[in-house]
Amino acid sequence: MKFKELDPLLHNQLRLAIMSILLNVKEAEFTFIKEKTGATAGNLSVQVSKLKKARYIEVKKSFKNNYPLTTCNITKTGIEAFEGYVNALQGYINKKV
Amino acid sequence: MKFKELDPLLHNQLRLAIMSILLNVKEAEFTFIKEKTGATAGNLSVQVSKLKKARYIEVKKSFKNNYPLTTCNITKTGIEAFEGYVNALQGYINKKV
DNA sequence: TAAAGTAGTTTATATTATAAACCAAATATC
DNA sequence: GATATTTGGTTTATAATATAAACTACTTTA
Repeated sequence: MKFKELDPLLHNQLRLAIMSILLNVKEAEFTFIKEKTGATAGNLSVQVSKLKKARYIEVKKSFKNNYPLTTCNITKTGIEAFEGYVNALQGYINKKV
Repeated sequence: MKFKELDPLLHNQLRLAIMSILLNVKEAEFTFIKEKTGATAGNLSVQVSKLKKARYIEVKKSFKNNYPLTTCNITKTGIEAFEGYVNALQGYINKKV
């Protein structure tokens, strides 16, 4: 049981960054996440969809100042998955006794 | 400067496991790493090659009991890359204040 | 000497990541 | 009041990556 599986959905730089952001705020706008991560809108859109499909996050679509507004928030499932991922990671990076 | 780049070479489950093992031993045999990681020989061969190409590890080929023997060890470059990777990871996973 | 085992490498395929192209509406410009 | 530009995205085509299957080469056993 040495090396635990690293959830492939979380083991991706951009998706991990998205989750990291959402862990620390109640909710975040698409454009905010885009700025914080430096991702392109296209890439972000795809990765947000994947996290949503897995129910790690929720995505709400509305309008602000007449413009479309996409807001994301992390779910309980997402938080647990993230914690599991971090826990699994420890097995890889905390060996240097 | 929020989210640091995660070295793509290390941000892979199998390669990270290989590096994790090699950090804790002077050297390790191919078959030992194969057992510890549960990887297929083919996959392991490919990933070892990539780490070698980046000079993160060194690969020595010899014979033991008439059979080919491949032995790996981590380099200074590899250790530093690993430490950099772990450091960058902190920025993603240690936000939950 | 044929079959099975050891220790790998090479390569073909499937999956994934990403950027480019696109869409739709709002606003600014001429 | 057309048209160009900006905002806020999505879709899709391509490039990159991961992985297993197939293969190589040699050894041992029966």
